[in-house]
Amino acid sequence: MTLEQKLSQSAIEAIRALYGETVNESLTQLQKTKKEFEGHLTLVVFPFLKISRKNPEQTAQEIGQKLIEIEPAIASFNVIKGFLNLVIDTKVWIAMLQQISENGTFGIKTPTNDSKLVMIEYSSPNTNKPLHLGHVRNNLLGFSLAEIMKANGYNVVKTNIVNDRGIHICKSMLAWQKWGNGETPESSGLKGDHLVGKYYVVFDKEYKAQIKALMEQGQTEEVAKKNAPLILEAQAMLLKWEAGDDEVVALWKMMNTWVYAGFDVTYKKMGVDFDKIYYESETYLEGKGKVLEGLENGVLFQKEDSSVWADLTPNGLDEKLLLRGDGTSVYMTQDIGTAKLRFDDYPIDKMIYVVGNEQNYHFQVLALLLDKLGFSWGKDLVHFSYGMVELPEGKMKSREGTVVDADDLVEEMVATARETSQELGKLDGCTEEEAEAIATTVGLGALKYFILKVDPRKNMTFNPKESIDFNGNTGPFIQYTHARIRSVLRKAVDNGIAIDGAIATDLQLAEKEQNMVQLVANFESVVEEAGNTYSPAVIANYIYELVKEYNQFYHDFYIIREENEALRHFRLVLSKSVAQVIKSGMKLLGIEVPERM
RNA sequence: GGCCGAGUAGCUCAGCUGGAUAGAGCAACAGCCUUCUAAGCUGUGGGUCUUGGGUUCGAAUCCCAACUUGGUCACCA
Repeated sequence: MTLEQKLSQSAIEAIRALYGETVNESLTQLQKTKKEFEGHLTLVVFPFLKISRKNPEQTAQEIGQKLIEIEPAIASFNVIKGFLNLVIDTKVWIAMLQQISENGTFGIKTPTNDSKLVMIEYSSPNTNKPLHLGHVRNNLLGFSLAEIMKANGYNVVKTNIVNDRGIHICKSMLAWQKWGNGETPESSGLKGDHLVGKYYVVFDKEYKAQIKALMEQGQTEEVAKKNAPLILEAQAMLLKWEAGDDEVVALWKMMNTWVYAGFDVTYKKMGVDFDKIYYESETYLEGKGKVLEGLENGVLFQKEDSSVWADLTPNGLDEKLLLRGDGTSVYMTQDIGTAKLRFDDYPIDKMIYVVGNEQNYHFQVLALLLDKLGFSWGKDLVHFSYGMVELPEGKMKSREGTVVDADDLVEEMVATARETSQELGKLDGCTEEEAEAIATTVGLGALKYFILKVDPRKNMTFNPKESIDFNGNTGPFIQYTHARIRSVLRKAVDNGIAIDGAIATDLQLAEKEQNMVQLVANFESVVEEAGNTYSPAVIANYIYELVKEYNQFYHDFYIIREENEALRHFRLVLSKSVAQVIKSGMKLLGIEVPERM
């Protein structure tokens, strides 16, 4: 039980003793006391005025008196208007820090075999182009979310549904066949996904030229788009693929192999991974059975052309097509099929889809359909819907080559980190390998934190011309603080100062020190909140606040140089605990923290 | 047009389960390294929380409307 919960109970008790009424826990709002007032936690008494029938000041005084009597954790209190500021006994903070420092996994719950199973789908790339900044946001959010759910005691399966079939894949294939001259990753030195992406762009360029030519011959744009020879060829190729044509399938396999090799490199670099990968080429036929089953059960209905539909008008939505007249699947059908396979493979309690907000409607419909078709978790599926990453000039478009490439971006960030380190002369004593490892950690940390600190729902703009900052509210600032603390701890050990052992319980602590313990202790509830709201940003903002406070503390107080040994010990333990929480918290964001930088 | 988001400092964003004088960072300016890492710390300036109503002891936060902006409304995925 956290201190807040404990005090909340005490407040309820105090009110019952004073006014004979048991108030709901939701009314006892305890908030952190504002910096300009004395105290650690503040009880807002306005909600109790009806019960006390007294003015705010009197009510607060009475509750404060009562609390002092019944709650030993409270040392004193003061009242300002309707706010009852509670001062927590220093011994409570010391005991709390002692406990935290002895718990190597403070704030992190460990899943057991009985824990609920959460499956998180993220990444889900198309195999016709390399990953770009939009994917980076998806991957970082998905990975972080998985870490956060684990830390909340869930078993987590990370999954990726690779979109490896469809007309867009055929476009790259066709262009390569026509204009590739047998180019391979080996022959060109290009990363596989980049090579394939290059031909996706080639296709689009040639296709546009054909459309333009047809329009000059008098066709409307709409007609020209349908009649361009290239698109007709691509469609023919898709039909061949679906018919299992040897040549097309061989080409498809070869090019997909290139892409996967490229993706693997990018995933590894970003530090994300998956427990189970599904391929759409293997799942896209699966949904059909489930849909036909639904048709038999009368959940779905058939139209005259024998296409199958779901009627969602009772739910305030439209009718939704699930099987075409010719019996082939659409996107929704595939998602139903994938869901079926997943449910066969795992006892899923909760499913989280990390997919952009342009698909909000799709997932609203999917939830309803899965529920109708009998998936227990269907109705409660979570669409973790995040906003677009836009450039200053607007949306990124792969086909037009106006994208920020994931590999390039990571490379740039690492390079910047390297330069900054050199300029500051921080790594002079390090080997080449160590310096490079630190540059990678810091560069990636800057990128990941930059993306994860903002509310996922919001669109974000990224200006490639202004590089991501390394000062202020950034990943490197947090990493730096961690390195700084570790450095102090190393020095302590070097000087033969023990960091383990009990903290003296009769210390006088400065307000700043008490506040630091309070802030560190909050980590536990922050992790819970992040899990409940699926929000890496909550973690990021908390760590930033912690680190900012710590740097002020570091600046204003001696640690190793403190002459009072008991106090020095307290500060060392505090520092160690801050470092530990930084490390745990950053891990939830998928960000590593270095020992030195 | 229907439905779903978002609008807070010059810029990027916190705060949003209603609570005290709305907070950070960046950018600008002024300070702080012979002592634990200056990727740090301190200070100055910068706000009609889009607008208008409503609920409330109290609204950036909740409700309604308008405006701006993004998405979506395919037998594409």
